[in-house]
Parts: sequence; C-alpha cells; structure tokens
Amino acid sequence: MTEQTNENQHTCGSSRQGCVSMVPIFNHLDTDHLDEIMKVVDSKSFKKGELVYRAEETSDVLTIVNKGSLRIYRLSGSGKEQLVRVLKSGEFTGELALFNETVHENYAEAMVPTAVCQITRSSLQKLLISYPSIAIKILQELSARVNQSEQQAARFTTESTEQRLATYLVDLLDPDSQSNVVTLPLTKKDLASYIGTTPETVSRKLKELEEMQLIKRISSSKISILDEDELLFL
Amino acid sequence: MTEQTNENQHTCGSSRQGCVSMVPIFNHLDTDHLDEIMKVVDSKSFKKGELVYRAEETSDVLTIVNKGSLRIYRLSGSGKEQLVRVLKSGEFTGELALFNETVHENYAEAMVPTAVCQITRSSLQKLLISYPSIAIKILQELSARVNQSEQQAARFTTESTEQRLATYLVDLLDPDSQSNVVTLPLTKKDLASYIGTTPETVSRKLKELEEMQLIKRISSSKISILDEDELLFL
DNA sequence: CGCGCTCTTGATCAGGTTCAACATTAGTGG
DNA sequence: CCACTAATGTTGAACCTGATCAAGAGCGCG
Repeated sequence: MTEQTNENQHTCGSSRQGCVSMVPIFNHLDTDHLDEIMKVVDSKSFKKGELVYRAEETSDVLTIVNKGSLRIYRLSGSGKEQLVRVLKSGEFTGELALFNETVHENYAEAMVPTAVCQITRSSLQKLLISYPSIAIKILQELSARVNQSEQQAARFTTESTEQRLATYLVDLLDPDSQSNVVTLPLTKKDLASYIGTTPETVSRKLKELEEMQLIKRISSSKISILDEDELLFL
Repeated sequence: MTEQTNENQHTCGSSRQGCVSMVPIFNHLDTDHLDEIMKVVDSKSFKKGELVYRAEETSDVLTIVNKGSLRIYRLSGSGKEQLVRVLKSGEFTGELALFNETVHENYAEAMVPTAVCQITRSSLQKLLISYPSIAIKILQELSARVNQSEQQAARFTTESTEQRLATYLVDLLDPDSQSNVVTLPLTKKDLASYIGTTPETVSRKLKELEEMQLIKRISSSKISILDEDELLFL
C-alpha cells in the first residue's frame, strides 16, 4: 500500500542536477564538483501518501528533497502520531540511520508528489573527505535542527496551547512581504499534531483569537494576522 | 555573580590532555594527532552554579566537558525554566553559536565543579579539514541529539506525565549491572523540569508508582525498580 | 540548634481532552 | 457538472489530568 515508485530512478538527469545544484549543502561548490556529486546521487519519486522510509527500517542513504515535501512524524507506544517537521525542497533527512548505523525512529511520508535525491553512506563519506565544506554545511543544518527541536520541546512544557498556536501563526508571516495574510501549510489535523494538541482545540483557539480581534479567518487555510505583537505577548 | 574562573586556563596541560584523548570526537585519532589538537584547545574551570555561557551571547567556541557536568536549560518568555539536557564528560555544547554564527539560545551552567576544554571556530575548521573523521564523529553526535530531542518532544505531547516519569526511571537502569536500584542524578526540581512537570507532581506520581508496587523508594535519591516491564507498559 | 532549603501531601481550579453530533469541504464517479 | 460519499473541520458538554496555592515535614548546613 505504500510502495515506492522508482520508475524514473535513472531517467531524470535534470532532476538530479536540480537536486545537487539547489541544495544548501552542495550549492557552494562549483560546476565541476557538482558534476562529480551528481554521479553518485540517485533520484526517486514518491506519490502522495507513500513512505520514503519507516521507523525500525535500516538504511544507508541520506534523502534530500528535490521537489515536493515530506512529513516527518513519530508514533507513540499508544499509536498517537506526532508531526515532527515538514521537509521542504533542499532539506534532508535520514541522518540518524546514516551516521549512527541504526534504524530510523520516525516516518517520512510524501505530502504531495515528491522527488528526492539519495546518496549512500559510502558515497557521502568520500564526498566529505574530498569536500570538508559539505560537512560544515551539514553541521550547520543539524545544529540548527537540534536547536529548533529543543525549542519546540521547551515550548510544549512552558507555554500554553494558545501561545504555541499564536507563535506558530506569527512565524508563518513572510518578513519580506507587506501582506499580513498567512496560508496554513498543514491540515488542521497536522497543525494540531505539530503544536501538540487536538484538532478540536485548534478550532476553538482560532475562534478565541478571532474574537479577541487578533486574527481574522479569511478561508479555511488563510488567516489575516491583525495584531502580531499581541499574539506574541499572550 | 556568575563570573568565570579562568585561573588555570593555561596551567593544566594534564586536563587538556585528558580532554582531547577521552573525547569521543577525538579519541579515534593516534597520539601524534592528539598532540596537535591539544595545542589548539583551551582549558577552563567553573565552580558549581557558574554559567559557561548564557542565551543571547555570541561565542565562537565549542565547549567540551572534561570533568563534572553542565545543565543545559532554556528560559521561556514567562521565565519558566526547562532543563534540556545534562552534559557529562566527553559531551559538547555550543554548536549552534559555533556553526551558525548566531547567539546561544540556551544556558549552560556547571552543576558541580566542572572542567571544560574549548576550541575556537577557526581551529576547529582547520581540524575538520585535516581530519574529516572528526566531522563524522560530530555528525554522529548531532544526529543522535536531534533524534533524542525529537523523541523527547514527541513524548511531551503523546505520553502522560506518569509514563514519562516511568520511562525516565527505567532509562536510568544500568544494563550491565544486576542491580535494579537507580540513583536519581537530578534534584526533584530538575527532574520535574526535565520531564515537563512540577516537583509536586513528581512526588505524587512516585508515590502512586510505589503504591502500584512498580518501584520502591529506598532513599530520597535511590529507587528500586520492581517491575520494569509494567513501568514501560503504563 | 535553628534557619532555609527541598520535598511531601492536601484541596482547589483550570486548561485541554474526549466523545458525540453536526457542518463543511473535497474527492469520485455517474 | 452535479450528486453522493468520505474525510475534515466545528461546536457543545462532561470529564480528567496535572498545575497552583498553601501548609507542614524532613533535611542539610552554617
């Protein structure tokens, strides 16, 4: 039911090229080096809902999103799902299984038709030796993720659901756009999971924030931020 | 009030040596290389309660614990403290400010008299180029930390306080010891903060677990685990 | 020895979950 | 293109976990 589609695995040179040249961990290198990297990278495509990998699986590849997006989530002992993060174009996952030679502890699922590039442990290891700057890029990304994740964890225990929702909305604001309208990139269900609550509570809190004149719901996925400062101050 | 003690900054070659040769990210290298590393590493000592760094500070060093331990914690907007992790000997911190050239977002405080080694960004960068294996070690450590932190975050939202406390206790069990007695390495207050609750609730839940015959409190910091399986099954 | 901690226990309270019913939207096939 | 169905989102009411406040007990330390 969640079978991979590997059809264009060796037929999308352009996709592979797009992958390596647009990815933060590679794009500081010049064309010659990108060519070399391209040779060791594989492309794969996944339909909406397909799993790139699942918990308990071993794997020795780093997966980089080329086009589309991946939901990274965990399942608790009781089967409750926790949305950990959404990977967008240029971001990578699979580092735990790759660097620590262990199993995945989360699930990666395509949210929309998604193209990824994958690089094996041995290939990556060679690249890291040839181009130490790649390692630095990955270190940057991983340390930023540790930080994000620790902040998220701290918010779960120190802030109210209302506060978490409010800051989530404000964070969606595009700094270099005049508009104060944000588009929710997640379903209410995923949004609820991400901020650590239920869809019912998200619904109620959005209503409350609207009654407080802090936001205005334009459509189901569009929200106008009326008072950014007050939202953060809650 | 939280002033650093740099007295033995250049007087403890032995400490520095201990540092580099015992640290996971370096200890796979041979003696010659360790000597080279030792040259670019600084030693510092902190008294109990002193801060190695604080949020909002910039810094360009990676801090590795040599002896003692560091509490890494965050402060929420409302001033609530969240214990993120405890660094023990051989572990490092400061990677966010170091790799991303930004400010710290957490605090690092000595829990006991603590000796650390520090290495600057430029020195580390040179080392990473000379010894790519160091980068791999750090990648391993950081990806493991991303994983731990995401798991911790997921637990906050998917498990009850009782479950989090129970798994915390079981995790303290030493696998290669016959004993089923664990020693709490944290004060009740820190323990409460770490698992995302209050000291009062910790007290009550421990009492409940004892009434369920799953644990037995030996002393204030020693607990006997009577039924590991049932604790994890809660 | 007594002062100031941390820890414990009790009582109350509130935020958020759960369950259930209803509304709305999106997706599917005639 | 509309109708139908399934999934998602909303609202209400009851319940429950865990936080808060307050008071007392134990403990270490000067």
